[in-house]
Amino acid sequence: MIDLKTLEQLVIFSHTGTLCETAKKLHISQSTLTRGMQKLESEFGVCLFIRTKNSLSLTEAGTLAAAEAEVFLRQYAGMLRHVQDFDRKKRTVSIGSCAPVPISVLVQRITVACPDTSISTELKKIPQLLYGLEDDTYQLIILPFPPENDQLSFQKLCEEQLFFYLHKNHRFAGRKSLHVREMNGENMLLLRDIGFWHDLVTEKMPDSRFFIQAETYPFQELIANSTISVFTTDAYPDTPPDTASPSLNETKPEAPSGHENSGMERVRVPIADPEFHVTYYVVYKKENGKRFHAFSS
Amino acid sequence: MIDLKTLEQLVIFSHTGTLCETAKKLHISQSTLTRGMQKLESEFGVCLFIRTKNSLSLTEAGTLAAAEAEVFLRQYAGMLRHVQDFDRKKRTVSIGSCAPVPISVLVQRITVACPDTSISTELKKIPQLLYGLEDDTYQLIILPFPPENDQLSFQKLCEEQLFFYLHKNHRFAGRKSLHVREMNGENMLLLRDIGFWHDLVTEKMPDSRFFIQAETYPFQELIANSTISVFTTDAYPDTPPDTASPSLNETKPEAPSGHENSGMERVRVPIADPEFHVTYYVVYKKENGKRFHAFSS
DNA sequence: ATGAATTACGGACCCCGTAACGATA
DNA sequence: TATCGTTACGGGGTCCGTAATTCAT
Repeated sequence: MIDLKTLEQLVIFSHTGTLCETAKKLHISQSTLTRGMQKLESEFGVCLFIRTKNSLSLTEAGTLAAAEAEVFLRQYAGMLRHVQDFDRKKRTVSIGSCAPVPISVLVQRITVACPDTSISTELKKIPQLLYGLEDDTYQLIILPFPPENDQLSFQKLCEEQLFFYLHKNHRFAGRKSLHVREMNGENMLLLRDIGFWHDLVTEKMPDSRFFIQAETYPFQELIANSTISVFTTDAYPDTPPDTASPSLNETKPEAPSGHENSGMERVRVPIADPEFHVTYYVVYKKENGKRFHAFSS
Repeated sequence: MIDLKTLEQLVIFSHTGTLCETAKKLHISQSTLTRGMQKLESEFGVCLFIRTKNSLSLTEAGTLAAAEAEVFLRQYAGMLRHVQDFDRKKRTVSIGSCAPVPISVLVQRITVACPDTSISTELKKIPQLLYGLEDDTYQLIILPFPPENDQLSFQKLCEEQLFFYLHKNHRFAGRKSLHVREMNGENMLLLRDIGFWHDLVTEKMPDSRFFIQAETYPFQELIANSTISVFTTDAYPDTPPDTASPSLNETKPEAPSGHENSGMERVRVPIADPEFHVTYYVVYKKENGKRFHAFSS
């Protein structure tokens, strides 16, 4: 059995032409190369070199052997890469979601079920999610409704209720619930990356203007220091964090961690319309069912 | 760098399923396999096995690795074979000839010029020789005339003069030379494998009957013990071997070594027609000139 | 209790680098 | 004389087999 490193030496030699230069390039001694090439010849059973007293060069067979060795070493690297890529692909899961909140829930579940899994997530509109699932851009997608396609499996993930988060002096602050049409026309502050909620609220409140805020921190500051109305969700605790699930803060410490800093200057008023209470579903191809049903249970 | 034998062990293991059986099949200890598979895992950087306390099996990545290793080992064998085949092809030369005599001459020349060359020879008709040279069935062919195709190189090899070999009581035994037409109609004994001579004599002596003899020994016996006319050539000595080129007997001891055993019961009469004095040419593709011109000088 | 995998230990072998040598330009 | 390739020698590392251990059927 030929040692792969000896083949590599042959390849380098075929490029340099002398053992000395090869030795320098490979940081080994010349004698190692001499012996290696001798061994190579004996293992091929073919005369690969023409030797004069102080020079060494390749025969035609040797040139062929060097060329073959070069592609062989590439095949070796390919084999390694294939296996490694396969392993990495097996251990990573790409998730596409229609909203940020259920991402946290799913990531947490996957993390406890398969701690060595690496996860990548994206927020996309629902049609893109379905396309992405189809072409394996995503292995899992999160939809606010169960899919109709019977090639897909799905599991209920969690629910989310949207609230108006109103200043205590707001005219609706005392209400037990509100319909969106009642707030239509009122300007509101809105976080940018909220997925399908964005489309929903702009559709249901066509006369309102929405001030889009990309960053979480200034968004929180505006809530604390203004009376402008915003949305919030039951996923964000209204009360201090000790009464809420602490794990959410662990897995996504940079996420909006609730509005408790407002010092109770605001109240949450549930939105009565049924579209604002959604149930999220994890959706995946049936062929991957064996791999993913553990994540969703 | 992964050792090829370790990959082989992986392949065998993927077929047997246990280290024990693999060890038996490879005539090595189980501990060697344990260590080998551990090393393999570390070199792939991928978890290839699922281990319980007393069993070992492949993960999906491991199964893939075993499959890839199998094709990789085949590529290794292919590389070896390619180089060896190339070398063997470089060192063997196929010769096609129109007649047996010049084969001896050429083989002898090649043997002294390149002692490690292996040679295969065939007698074929001239059109087949040209086809065979074209499609590389032959690297060298021997023709009784120089080729016209200017894609071909050629070198004069040797000459051959054909004789009638007549019993001393034959009516032409005293002649200094003969034309073939003078012998036309007379029955003759003929060796089978004499190449283009066969076609030539049957064409020039259309009224003769030729008794074909395949074997050399009975042919010699018939010459010694009958008065039937035969052909001979200046390549076969008419006199005892010490006056003739001894090398012919060295290189082709099984060939007809002359008719000297006849005890001078016969005489050689040269055939006067120019077609019966031929000059042989070694012919080869110009692209192989560098390789073959040494043989023909 | 048998068989499987892993680990510890000891020895053989291999492989490498240094150095000396031969030869060439 | 400087450079290149080969060979001799010594040390270190690696690899293997034996044997002991643990666990499961």
